[in-house]
Amino acid sequence: MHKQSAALQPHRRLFADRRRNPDGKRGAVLHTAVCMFLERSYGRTSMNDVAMQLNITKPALYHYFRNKEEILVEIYRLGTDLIDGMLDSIEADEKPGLDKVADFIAGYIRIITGDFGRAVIRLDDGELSKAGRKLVRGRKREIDHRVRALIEGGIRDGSIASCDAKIASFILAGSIHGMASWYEPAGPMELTAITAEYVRVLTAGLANGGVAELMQPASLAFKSSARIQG
Amino acid sequence: MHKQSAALQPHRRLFADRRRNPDGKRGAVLHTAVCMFLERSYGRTSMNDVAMQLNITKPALYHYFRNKEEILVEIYRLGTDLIDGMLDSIEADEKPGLDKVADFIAGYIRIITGDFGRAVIRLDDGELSKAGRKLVRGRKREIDHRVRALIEGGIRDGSIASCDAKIASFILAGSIHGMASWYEPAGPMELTAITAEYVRVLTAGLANGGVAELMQPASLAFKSSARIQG
Amino acid sequence: MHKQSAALQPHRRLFADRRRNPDGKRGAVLHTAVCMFLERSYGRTSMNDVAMQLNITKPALYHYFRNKEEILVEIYRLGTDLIDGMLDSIEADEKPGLDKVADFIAGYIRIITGDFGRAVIRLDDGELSKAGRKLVRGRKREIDHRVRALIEGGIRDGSIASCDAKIASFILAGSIHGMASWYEPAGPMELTAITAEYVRVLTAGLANGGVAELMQPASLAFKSSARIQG
Amino acid sequence: MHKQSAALQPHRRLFADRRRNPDGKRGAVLHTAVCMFLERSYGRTSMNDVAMQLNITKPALYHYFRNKEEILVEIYRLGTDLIDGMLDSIEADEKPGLDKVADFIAGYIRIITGDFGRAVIRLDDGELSKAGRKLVRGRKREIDHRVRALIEGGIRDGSIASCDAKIASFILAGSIHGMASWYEPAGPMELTAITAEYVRVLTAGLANGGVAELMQPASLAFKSSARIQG
DNA sequence: AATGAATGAGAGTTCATTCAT
DNA sequence: CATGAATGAACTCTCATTCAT
Repeated sequence: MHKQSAALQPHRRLFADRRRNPDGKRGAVLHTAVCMFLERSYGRTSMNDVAMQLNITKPALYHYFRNKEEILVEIYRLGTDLIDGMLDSIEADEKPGLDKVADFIAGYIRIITGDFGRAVIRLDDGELSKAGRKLVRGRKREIDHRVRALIEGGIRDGSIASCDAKIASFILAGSIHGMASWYEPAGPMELTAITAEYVRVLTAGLANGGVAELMQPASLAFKSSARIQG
Repeated sequence: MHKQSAALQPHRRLFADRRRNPDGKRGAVLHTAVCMFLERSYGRTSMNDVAMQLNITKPALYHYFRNKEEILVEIYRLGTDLIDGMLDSIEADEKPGLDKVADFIAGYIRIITGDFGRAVIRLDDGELSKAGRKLVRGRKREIDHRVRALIEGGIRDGSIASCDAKIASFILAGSIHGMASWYEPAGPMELTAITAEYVRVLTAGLANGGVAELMQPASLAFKSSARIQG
Repeated sequence: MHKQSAALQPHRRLFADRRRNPDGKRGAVLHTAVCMFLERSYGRTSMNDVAMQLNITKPALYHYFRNKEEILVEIYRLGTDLIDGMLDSIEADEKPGLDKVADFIAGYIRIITGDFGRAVIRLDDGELSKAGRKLVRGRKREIDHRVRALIEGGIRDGSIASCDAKIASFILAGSIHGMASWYEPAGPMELTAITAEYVRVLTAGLANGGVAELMQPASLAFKSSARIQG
Repeated sequence: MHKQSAALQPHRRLFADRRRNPDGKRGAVLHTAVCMFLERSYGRTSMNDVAMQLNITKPALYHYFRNKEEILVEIYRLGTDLIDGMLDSIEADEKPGLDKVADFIAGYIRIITGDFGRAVIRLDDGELSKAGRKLVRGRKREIDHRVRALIEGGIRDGSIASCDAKIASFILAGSIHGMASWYEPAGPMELTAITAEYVRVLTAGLANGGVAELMQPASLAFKSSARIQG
């Protein structure tokens, strides 16, 4: 019904062979599912849709996953694992906080422009059961705290200007999350160029000793916005 | 079954009095619907749910809206109208581009923390039919272009550092869109304080003559991130 | 697919009319369902089967009942209500315990040879959810206790020989429950004759000291039960 | 997932050793199946459940039985064989009919409190195909006729009061069938005491002219049944 | 002899939508 | 106008059974 990217074709062939390769097949289901969930959303993708894409029947999916939710939870798990791994390696580095933030921006963009990373951002965890939602939101919150800690470290070591770390981390993460919606590999701009631009603007916004301190454009801006609001 | 915010109660009264003007009733449906869609998502909110919340019957909804999609489209229309109006007034101002951007940040936050504004960001336009999707995405794209134009103006008048306006507008909008997900009026931080912080960080990131030019942390950061990527 | 007794035909006509008669239709669903559950068992009767029998579609059933289980629970409720009512009137009488037992035998047979009474005995309450099972089994246990109390009363007033009231009530109830399986109105023997035989044998088994032939408790009991039946 | 009686454990060991005779394995399947069918009903016990309980795979079951129904039919066969055997030995005795009835009561209780005997009573033969149902119901009817003949013999030899033998046999069998539902070995009352009570009440109900207390048919009957049990 | 994999058929349930009143 | 009733289509999930190995 819907045409799918050619990247999913290999999965069909995997299932054509009845020989055992359970892990491979499980992975094929996951990858097919995450692509379809991203394209059509979880709720509008039926198990039948996923099965048909893989050239198998619906009940065959239940060999690899207990139910539809388990597929979604597994996708979230893989995606958050990627992010956790990146944060692990950044935290292990010995660097000024601002540099770590720059590394985070680049690493986060790299992950979020991939299928499983994008899923963590774009898929609606409200579709999950209470238990699944708790699990997934816990992992998201943990990531958020680690990003905040990165910024707090930078404030302590002086590389980042004093600010509300919570808000700053929301700005940082939020602006990158946006990419999950608009970025396309086939787009006109190289990913490295995009990343460089993100790093430049966002580190400039956080860095210590910049215009923020000199010009105080914030209060200025906020006064003018007050006129709009009133 | 689902607890609803107290804000929804007045609408029940509106429908209790059948003599009221239909516009009021239509509006009541829209406001009830947008709240429920935000809480539970469009797909998981049935027409029955909306009707029950309003204390009317399901077919009564079909007096005011041809179908479920029309409700969603109308919500998008109201939300994007708010944003358009704000951009109109900003564009009418005679100010440096950076100040306009600051005004936009404040105005956008104000709208997006309201029900209809948040709906534009949070609701999934993939639920719409092809026609509805085209309409809504067109308006979103238009907004995006106007934000980009704001930044380009700032670059031209020298208040904003030379940068890729498209990327910058994505950073700007994306970071604010995040608020649609996490902001709660009952939260610990005043909206004005949050807004000030957003304005400060984001204008600092864009302003001309700041750290970006002095420290070049971007290239530095990006080199180190390259190690991670490899 | 299966031919159904002609008694169910009126229900079809009830639904043919779209005019309101919700209680009548709910009752029609219940009666149709109980007949089919008895014939084919609950588990092998699909909602579709019930709907088709009533000449409506499956989802229409969900106007009257939240789910399949609610139908079954309601059937149990109606059946146990009948039994409770009979026990109420027997307990209100002023009679020797043995006569009350005789009345119970007659009353229980009358109920259990009807559709809803038979359902209480024959349908498998293991099909119910935990909550439903608890409810139904509670009512069954209560009935059992009341029968036991009847026998204990007879032992106290001397009309029934000293015995284990629990076992005696199981024998009493169990022997009558059997009828739910084999009795057919179209059978060769009159229900009154069957009842008389049950009363005679079972009261003889319980009676204190006397010879069945001398005391004639059966006929005596049956006369009094006739009053209840009428 | 479901807790199973400890009695099922040995079967797992049987399958662990693949060298055992197939009869043993077949028997293990049957015993496991009958226990599960009694606990959860035939319809709610899947072949997977049975296989998992035995620690084998589903297709392995199809080595020993053509299909699920064959398991059920075999269970019925084993159960009815037990009853037939008991009736054989009672019919071979030279005794007054009432004593034979007493022996039957004791023997029937003994069988029906075992797994396969209980299955004959409790499992729903409506789950069987037409052919299987015909077979099983034939054997049940045959048993019924033999019980009826026992009573008719007692009427002829004067030990049982004149009555409708068909009804009397239903009362007899029905009251004992009830035990299949409520009896638990771990219950508060000894099986021998329960049996004695059943024999006393039921023979008193059937006995000719005598007073239960004078003739003591219960103790007499129970002594003779002891021979069968041992 | 025995397994992992796969399937066709069908279950209960939900929902947007439309009649008839 | 507004309602109760009804429907067709869809969805998730289960199960007995059978391949291919």
